[in-house]
Amino acid sequence: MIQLDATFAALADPTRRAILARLTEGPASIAELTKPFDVSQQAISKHVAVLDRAGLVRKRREGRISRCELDAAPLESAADWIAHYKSFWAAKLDRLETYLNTQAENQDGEAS
Amino acid sequence: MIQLDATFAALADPTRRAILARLTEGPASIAELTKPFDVSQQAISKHVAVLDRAGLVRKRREGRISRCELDAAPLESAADWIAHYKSFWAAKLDRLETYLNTQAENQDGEAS
DNA sequence: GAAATCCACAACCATATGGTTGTGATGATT
DNA sequence: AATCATCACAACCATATGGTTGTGGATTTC
Repeated sequence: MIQLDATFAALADPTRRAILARLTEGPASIAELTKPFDVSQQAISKHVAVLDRAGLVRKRREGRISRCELDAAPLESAADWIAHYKSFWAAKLDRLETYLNTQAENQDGEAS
Repeated sequence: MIQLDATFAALADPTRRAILARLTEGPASIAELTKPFDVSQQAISKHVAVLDRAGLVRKRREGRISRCELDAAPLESAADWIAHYKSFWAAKLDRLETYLNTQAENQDGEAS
């Protein structure tokens, strides 16, 4: 799905993840979002545009400032997708356990 | 975190997600992974290399073939990161509900 | 009205990405 | 020994990405 592409791609950048983290504390302007970083306002503006296109941020012009607000909804599909694989990192531990048990049984008076 | 960067970046490509989906059915060679797609073997080899670098696939040379196996472990950190935002898409619904309730109260005996 | 603030458009640059083709190494098959 | 199958390295191409600077349009603010 194209939506997942955009979501994961948006999350792949640490600056963008930091922007999202900041927005969990409430809406912010581009200028406010720029402050913590050592990059230009334009760079942050581009990052926010990426997040906006991915649907993770809603940007609204209020007079001279751009009010950026978090919208975590697209993360739900991403989480759903990842959740499908949950059993596989659990299963890995299961297999390890089974293997160890097998080893224990095999060594119970018998060599393999 | 660099690990998250690699994980999310790896997941941002639909071909790579399809490869991971295929690997949930068990290990596969590069040739097997290539079959379903309309791209070259080299392209898939590159994709698998990306997944390997991200730690999502373990590739092992067995004679002439490369045995590729899923390792879903890095997805756990990704899921954890996303989970932090879970409350924010719930909160959004809460706010909507609150808003609707407020509207209902205001419109108590008044039409809109 | 003038000045300052906030923002995004455009052009540019370096590098990364996803794909191709060509090719050669290495392992299996006959 | 010869051939086939499997894979990855290299070079290349087009496009995307993340950053910069320059600039100009709006909107406050003085």
